[in-house]
Amino acid sequence: MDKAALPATIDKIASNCVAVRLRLLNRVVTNLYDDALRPLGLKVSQLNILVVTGKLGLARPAQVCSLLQMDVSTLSRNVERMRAKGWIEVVSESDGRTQPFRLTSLGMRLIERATPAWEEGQKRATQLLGRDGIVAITNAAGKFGVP
Amino acid sequence: MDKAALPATIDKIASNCVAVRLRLLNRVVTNLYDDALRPLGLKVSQLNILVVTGKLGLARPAQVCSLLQMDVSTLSRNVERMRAKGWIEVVSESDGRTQPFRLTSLGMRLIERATPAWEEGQKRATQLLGRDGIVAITNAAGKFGVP
DNA sequence: CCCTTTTTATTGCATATACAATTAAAGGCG
DNA sequence: CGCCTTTAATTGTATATGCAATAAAAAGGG
Repeated sequence: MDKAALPATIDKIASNCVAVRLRLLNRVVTNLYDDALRPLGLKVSQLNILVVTGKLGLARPAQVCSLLQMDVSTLSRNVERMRAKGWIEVVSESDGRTQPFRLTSLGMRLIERATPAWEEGQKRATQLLGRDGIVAITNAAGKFGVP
Repeated sequence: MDKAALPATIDKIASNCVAVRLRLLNRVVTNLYDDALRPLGLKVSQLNILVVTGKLGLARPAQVCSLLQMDVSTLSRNVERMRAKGWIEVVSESDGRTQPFRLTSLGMRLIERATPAWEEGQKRATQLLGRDGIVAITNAAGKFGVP
């Protein structure tokens, strides 16, 4: 590439990069929810997993990771943290390879207590992204099976 | 809250949460770019900072963090890693509080070499989000000064 | 000029994230 | 049954992220 072309290349990336924008919004929106959830000692990343777990009843790690498009090693550590806090419990199953888990009573109550804070974060995120933004990300996430 | 209301609460969050969807897309899209950039030993998070640095010429940490809506401590560590790799260099200035930095020749060449991989990630991210998705996230990110 | 406040960055700590390597169990096949 | 492959999860390592506490320099106000 010509030396003089670097500023043009930089402009092209800076002006168009989807990752820059999506990652920026991810930081901002994550902080909106985390700020609201902070008094509960809960982060939105964890609330997401708790909700999926509650939805499944008995959750297998590989299944949760498929739903959330998350690496299994990421979930593994998160499950351990939430298990240590008593929000979920690991259950034995016939297939010894899986370590399925489910919500504890404490975990269920936490979701209930967290709902107002979630509403607050949800309200601010909706204002930020607008109706069109919500529709767009819902459509895109829908390609991965998120309803 | 009524005990029987928990499933309804879980459904409400699972079916509507902006954070679940945006964070999922962030993981997927980040991986698209990171996969393409991997042969260069570069991550999209770092390419973002390199491009902003190139755009600014001489970049002050607080300024970069304002542009990217990123905590200064996050940037601090990232700058150190990229400085160690020789992609950026820290410059002295009259105001001893700031540690401004700029691209090195190596950093400039890296951006040039990374452009095809960025194009590949950009193409896949665009396919995933669609025209409406790109417009929506561009509009939302525009609220933070991203052009 | 000194003292206080503000600005700016770094460091300690915790969580989130993913790739590579490993471990462990189940399935399939002879 | 024993071997090989496949599947599932964890562990080692590295980067990304942000809050709280700290350090250091500049700005401002007497």
